[in-house]
Amino acid sequence: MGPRRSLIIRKRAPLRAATLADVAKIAGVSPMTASRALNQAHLVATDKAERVRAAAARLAYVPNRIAGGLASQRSRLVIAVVPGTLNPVFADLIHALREELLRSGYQLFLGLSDYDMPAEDELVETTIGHRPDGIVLTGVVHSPQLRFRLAGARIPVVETWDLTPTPIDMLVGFSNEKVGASAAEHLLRRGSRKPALIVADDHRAQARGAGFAAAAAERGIAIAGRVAVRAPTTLGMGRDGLARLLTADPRIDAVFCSSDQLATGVLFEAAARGIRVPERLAVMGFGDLSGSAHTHPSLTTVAVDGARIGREAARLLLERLAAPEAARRSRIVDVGSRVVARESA
Amino acid sequence: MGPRRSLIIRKRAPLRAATLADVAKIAGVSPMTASRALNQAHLVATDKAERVRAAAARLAYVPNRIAGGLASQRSRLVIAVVPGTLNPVFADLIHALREELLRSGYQLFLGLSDYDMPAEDELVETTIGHRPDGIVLTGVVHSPQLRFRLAGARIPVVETWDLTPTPIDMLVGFSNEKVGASAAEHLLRRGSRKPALIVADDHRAQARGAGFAAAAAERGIAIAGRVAVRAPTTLGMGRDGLARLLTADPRIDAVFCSSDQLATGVLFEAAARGIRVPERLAVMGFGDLSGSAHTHPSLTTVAVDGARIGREAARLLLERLAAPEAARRSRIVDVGSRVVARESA
DNA sequence: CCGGTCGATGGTAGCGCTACCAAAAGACCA
DNA sequence: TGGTCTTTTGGTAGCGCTACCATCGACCGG
Repeated sequence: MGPRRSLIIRKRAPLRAATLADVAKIAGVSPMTASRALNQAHLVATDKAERVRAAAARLAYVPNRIAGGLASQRSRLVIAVVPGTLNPVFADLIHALREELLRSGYQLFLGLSDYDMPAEDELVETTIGHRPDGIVLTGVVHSPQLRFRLAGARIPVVETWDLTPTPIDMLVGFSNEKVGASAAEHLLRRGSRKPALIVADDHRAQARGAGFAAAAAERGIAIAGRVAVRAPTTLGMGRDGLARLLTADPRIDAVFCSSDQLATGVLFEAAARGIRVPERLAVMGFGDLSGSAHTHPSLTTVAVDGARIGREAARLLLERLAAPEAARRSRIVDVGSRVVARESA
Repeated sequence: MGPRRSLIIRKRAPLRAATLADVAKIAGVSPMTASRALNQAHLVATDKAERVRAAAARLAYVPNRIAGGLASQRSRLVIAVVPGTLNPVFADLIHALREELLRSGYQLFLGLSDYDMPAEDELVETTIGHRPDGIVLTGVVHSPQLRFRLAGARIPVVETWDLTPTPIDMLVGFSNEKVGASAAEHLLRRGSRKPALIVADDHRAQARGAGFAAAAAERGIAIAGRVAVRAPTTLGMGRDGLARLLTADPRIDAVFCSSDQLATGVLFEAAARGIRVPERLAVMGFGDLSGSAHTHPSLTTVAVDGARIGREAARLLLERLAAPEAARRSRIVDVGSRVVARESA
């Protein structure tokens, strides 16, 4: 037994939060019964369960999930790792993921990674350290060291928002190359002969840019201008990007941006310069943000069903959690993407 | 001792993640020494520390922070609760908070709350359950039950993004009423006589709207139109909002929106209708989002230094963590807000 | 009226790690 | 060389909770 804190001091201001033992003592039952009353009430006589609940309420008792998780080896917690500055593109994914997990009694926490690798490594380490029942990653993991750690942790992992033939475990995503390719297709079919790119410097945006260039080249069209910007992207970068593209070559007739934020900026810059969109300049983005349908002109973009990714990720995770043994075959889901043709292209 | 798993099976595919005991055994030291080698390397002979590190790397060992936290009663973790759908207004706050905490060796996790109360209660319960070293709340807590729980948990709490005379513990925020009031002041000084409002239905947005109306009334000006929208706000709601305001009263001469997203939507709707901004219609928003300086016309808005809130919140938390005893006086920091006058008003 | 069964309850033994203390091994001095 | 001080190491005892098993009446049919 450790030292008992003086009852006099404890009276008004307990130094430590209440524990299950405190609750049990007040309710006049054993800790075991108190635990059951709170978690599996049907196994306990109703009057005792009631007394336990009352005692818990009186003490402002909140179960220590750290201890519970350690004892039961299940945390009922899923941690999602999302890049950087709360990028709204992921909003639907996270929202749907959270919804589905909640429905099955799992909580979701988010870890924010920077766009740079070392910090991401550290974050994933911490994430594993908390031994969640599942991990959802936004983006696939490239660092071999991290993949090793993640695989060694024996925690179900879902990578999202990208496709790769070799996921660590499970994968729900789409091809960023195809996003770029279908944008190129759309723009060229509408008659563009001098398309330009504004692309952020993260992996996935780069892949979209590469996909665009490849598809254009296949049709004998060269990229007429290219601006690289730093992730995360902003509207201002889009404005500035168009300005720079026009300085380099005023005859470009279309711009594909790696995000809708950039594209919206391009729209504003075009408006400020009196450049008619889409007649003189076609503009496309990626992400189909909540606002993109309501810009003026409304933005043509490549949409991904983020909510579906979230739902599928949750489904894979929950299935695995329900039947861990059935899980050796790795699962890959491609949700695809589609061009949403609106006014700007 | 529990049952030992067959060595034959363990060989290639360990069923459980490696533990500190595994590492210690391989390195040929006691678990205690292994623990020190990993956490306080200076207390251990260099050769042994090296052996431990090598063993850890070989086993893809990631320390179980759940167990460590339980044993040491410190998790080196802060959990921030943010409302709903990754609203970019909070991006700066979260980013700065994370940065500061990281600098001191604390990790940050995010819990997403819905805009509705019951779900928020549950989330805060879970959050407390994980016994973080600190909790940062975006918005003040109103539910008395939750306040009781939070106070009982003996975890340092920082409420943010709002002011109240009675915080649970610490508070860093600004007055949403004043935000509205200074917007009103700005608009009226510029000559508006028929200002209108587009305001979301969450607490804080409501407070901004109320502040606006009160300040206008004080100057003898009545609100000429008012549209309520559901949080979280989007550009589309802004467009739609202006349309509805104009239908009700075409002579309104200014619009104050409870967010920059809404205001940007208003800008687009005005552009689509050929309404000149700010000559015919002045537009103001709130939040000074990263894009707001680059709309066309650029958006006049009320800015809050989100990064400063994050930094102050981190500072308060870290001070408390460093000297828990010195903490009985509760601390309140008001970071204020300011009008950023650009082209739209 | 007794063995068998079942639901309710309690006791025990950890989960994986670290705080704390004791012991051992060097380092150093007279 | 013996003693003192300082490192370095290991053992023990939990952190707060739950899995698991033992126990104990109550209740059943025979």
